[in-house]
Amino acid sequence: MHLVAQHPFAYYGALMALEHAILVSLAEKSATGYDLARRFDASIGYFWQASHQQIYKVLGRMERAGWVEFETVPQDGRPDKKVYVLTSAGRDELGAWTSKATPVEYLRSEFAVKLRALPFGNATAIVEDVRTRRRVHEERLAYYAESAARFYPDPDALRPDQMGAWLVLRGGMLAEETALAWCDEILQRLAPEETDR
Amino acid sequence: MHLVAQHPFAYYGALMALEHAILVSLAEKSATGYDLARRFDASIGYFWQASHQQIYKVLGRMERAGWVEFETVPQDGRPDKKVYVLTSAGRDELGAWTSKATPVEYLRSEFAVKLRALPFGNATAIVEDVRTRRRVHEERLAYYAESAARFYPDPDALRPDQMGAWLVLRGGMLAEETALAWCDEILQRLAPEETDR
DNA sequence: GATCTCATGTAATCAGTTACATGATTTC
DNA sequence: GAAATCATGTAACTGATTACATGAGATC
Repeated sequence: MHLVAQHPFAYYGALMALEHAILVSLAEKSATGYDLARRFDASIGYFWQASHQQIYKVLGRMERAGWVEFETVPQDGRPDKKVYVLTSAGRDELGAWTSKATPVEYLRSEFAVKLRALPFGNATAIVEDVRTRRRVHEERLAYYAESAARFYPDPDALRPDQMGAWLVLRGGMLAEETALAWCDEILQRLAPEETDR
Repeated sequence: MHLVAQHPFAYYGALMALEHAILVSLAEKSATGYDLARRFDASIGYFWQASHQQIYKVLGRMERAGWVEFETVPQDGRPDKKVYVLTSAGRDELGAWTSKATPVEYLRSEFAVKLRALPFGNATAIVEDVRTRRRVHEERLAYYAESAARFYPDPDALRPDQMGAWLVLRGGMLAEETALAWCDEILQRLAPEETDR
């Protein structure tokens, strides 16, 4: 199953965080740009996405800043790998970053804009859109719940190094539950006759 | 109180939506770029922000596309106003946009990245950050609840044209409640001794 | 024969931010 | 006298997207 985590609320505001996402990922395990791109397709990528193009660009910048180093690993039949490793300067930067408060990001939701367009637009299409979104959030929630059950069967007995990832997963589950609840509220107001599903 | 709505989850992905946010805003009421910027500081701005610079840029683009027109209103002692009005092409575009599904946006949370950095960073600072964020979400929730009580005292007797705005406000409240709940879960795991507040 | 995986990038474009610019009127 | 409000923008920059490029090996 190839799911990408999403949410009814878009925000942005805190830019420049890709560097730090990569630092975290490399702190967990050294990797090539290609590896990172795949990790950003899953795990970390549920809450932070990046294309391989962007990752290569940022890795170059980080290397020039001295946060990472790479070792070229020749391969046969395929292009050489560049395996990136955190430097101590990179580890320092991670420490400094976690010591500063993260600004609470701006909420941004295109869907919310669309809801406000209700009196001026195609109401039936909007209701249909809500139903579609509801299904997507349902799937995602199921996927997160499954991951949680598989990787963290006993949340009260987590190893300290698993705590962060668990809490992130919990955040994703809470967000999806909320998104679902919101869809239900909307449907109840806009299409009350069909209280199905 | 000058609050800007925010959320622990940043997303983005669906770009180019500022045009549609402006279309909705102008459909509600004709306005100058300056007016729009102020509206984006409040109401719609709780869920969609834009600077005046960006708004002027986009208004120019929309005017060239024929979605809006403006009338220059001279004033004394201040610069002339350009009052923008939706054209029928603009109204068509709004209709077309609401007829298409909005892609479910990507979740993006810098704070989630920071949680994953727990084993490699300053854990006490991260806990302090969570407490700060908790307070922010608490304030916002209170602010939304107050707005809801003032503008929509009886949610079961809404006029049809108020429905969209009400549902958006509800989304904001749900999001803030969830953000709060997440902060509490995090604090319970990372600083269980102080189950204060 | 087509598509997928591995592995690296460059180039063009775009939405949005930050900084800069102007100038009268009103409020503290 | 300083700051805020009204009202419009331009310029430089940046994070990120989309499109383009290459090339071998493995799977369908």
